[in-house]
Amino acid sequence: MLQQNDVNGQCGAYGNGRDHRLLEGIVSNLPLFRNVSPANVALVASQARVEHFRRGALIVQQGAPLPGVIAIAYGLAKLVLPRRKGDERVLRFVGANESFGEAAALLERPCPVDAVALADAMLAVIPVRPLRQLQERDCVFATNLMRALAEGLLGLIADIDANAGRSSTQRLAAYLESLARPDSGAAACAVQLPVTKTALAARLGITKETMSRLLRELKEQRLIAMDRGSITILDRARLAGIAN
Amino acid sequence: MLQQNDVNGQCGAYGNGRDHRLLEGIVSNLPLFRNVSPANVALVASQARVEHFRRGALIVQQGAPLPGVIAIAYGLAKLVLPRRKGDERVLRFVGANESFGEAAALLERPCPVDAVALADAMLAVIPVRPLRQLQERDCVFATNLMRALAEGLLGLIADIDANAGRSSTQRLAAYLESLARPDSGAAACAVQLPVTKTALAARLGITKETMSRLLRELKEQRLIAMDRGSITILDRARLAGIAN
DNA sequence: CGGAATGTTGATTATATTCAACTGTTGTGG
DNA sequence: CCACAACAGTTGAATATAATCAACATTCCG
Repeated sequence: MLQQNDVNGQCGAYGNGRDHRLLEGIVSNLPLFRNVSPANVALVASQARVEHFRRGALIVQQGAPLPGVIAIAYGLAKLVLPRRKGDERVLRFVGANESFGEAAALLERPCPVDAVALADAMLAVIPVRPLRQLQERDCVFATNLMRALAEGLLGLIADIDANAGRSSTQRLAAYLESLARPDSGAAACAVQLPVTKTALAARLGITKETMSRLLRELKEQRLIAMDRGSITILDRARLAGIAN
Repeated sequence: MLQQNDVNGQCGAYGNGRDHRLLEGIVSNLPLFRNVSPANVALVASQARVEHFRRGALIVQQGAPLPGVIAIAYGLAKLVLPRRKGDERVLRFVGANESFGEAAALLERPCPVDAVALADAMLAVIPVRPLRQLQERDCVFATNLMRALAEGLLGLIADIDANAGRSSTQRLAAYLESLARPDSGAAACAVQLPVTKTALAARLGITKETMSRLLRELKEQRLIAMDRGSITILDRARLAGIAN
């Protein structure tokens, strides 16, 4: 592979920036750096770099070394477990001001997932070394890091819980229900799917064909209405009932 | 519930010990406390307590508060996601000198799983407070804790990877293959199932009926031989081939 | 020994996948 | 700006996979 396009090689197509202000802004907005002193943020940011990826581009490949924690400034990415025949399972969507790769980077293990840009994205690569050092010096940061890892772990367990032993209809209903504004009572409520139906299907562990059929069923039962990527939840209570 | 039998209530049936030597021994053998000074181990151990559980007993219930990290001194436990109708999905088996509950305890979140003793077991309950304090003072411990969380996270991802898009035959073959001694080449190799076939089925996300049929198939293909809980791998290469 | 837990087997069925063909949408370069 | 290619979504028919139900055999423990 002559031309490196992922996060391990410098991709020259875009500026591989060292804009300090920019990097400080990105880093300081991460949950990981909440309440960390500006000086420490600046120190870490000074060793980070910016990268740009076009929609569809591979950010990291499963099994490749992870140069550091990846933080998304804008855009959207998916973390996927590739299966054979182009099939894939989406573990998580990562959006602006979120980061991924903490566990693998800190343990210096190969990246367990493919990361793919779902839209043009800008992200920061924060090398492990300064993170390790900061973790040893700054108790606040160390705690943030622990929280992030622990929350990731509980999140994955919740995910497995949601998938195991529930039918695909239940998973879909649960997902749609979770999209509704928490405040909106049982009333009708329009929601936007954050990604394509195909990507959502992969997230829910079903094929796009099955997803299409299930949505049609829900529509026929007057539980939802559909118009492109915009879905209106008509009967939240009954939807939650199906989700079980 | 009058009589508390889980880790949140003192179960009087057994001695609720404060044997300092015992607790120090248990704690110091945990990966979490590797290279932590004896003084710090003693400090933490002094605030822990010992509990005994009979085979089949519920150690913690899903949704219940977790008083601290649970460390197993001897015996075996399973962490399960209960499904309706007595059905369940096993996330992990936890044996002697292993611990669980770090993430939920540190974040003070309800326990995401049921923990059930698979054999008579002795365990230590290590309250969160001293762990937090030690994490702030002792950099070695903080790092151990991070490692444990990060490894747990990567382990779960590997687990999802192994389950997603692989047939149950492949999962079973992969599991059996993983039981074989790493050193034993392609030679036949007798292995012991660490738990009952039913529990193993729940671990692999299949029913005990399916498990029985799959094992029979493997037997008929001369890939394995069976005698009680003892299984002999006859053709490791071909088994690995099936696991794909 | 007796009873509970564990494991086996067959018949039937639910659930979602696969394959294939087709429609609609979007973004790009001529 | 339009044509066209690539992508996203829909639909139907046939199929695979493992679950469920039910009955029975075996093993383990007290």
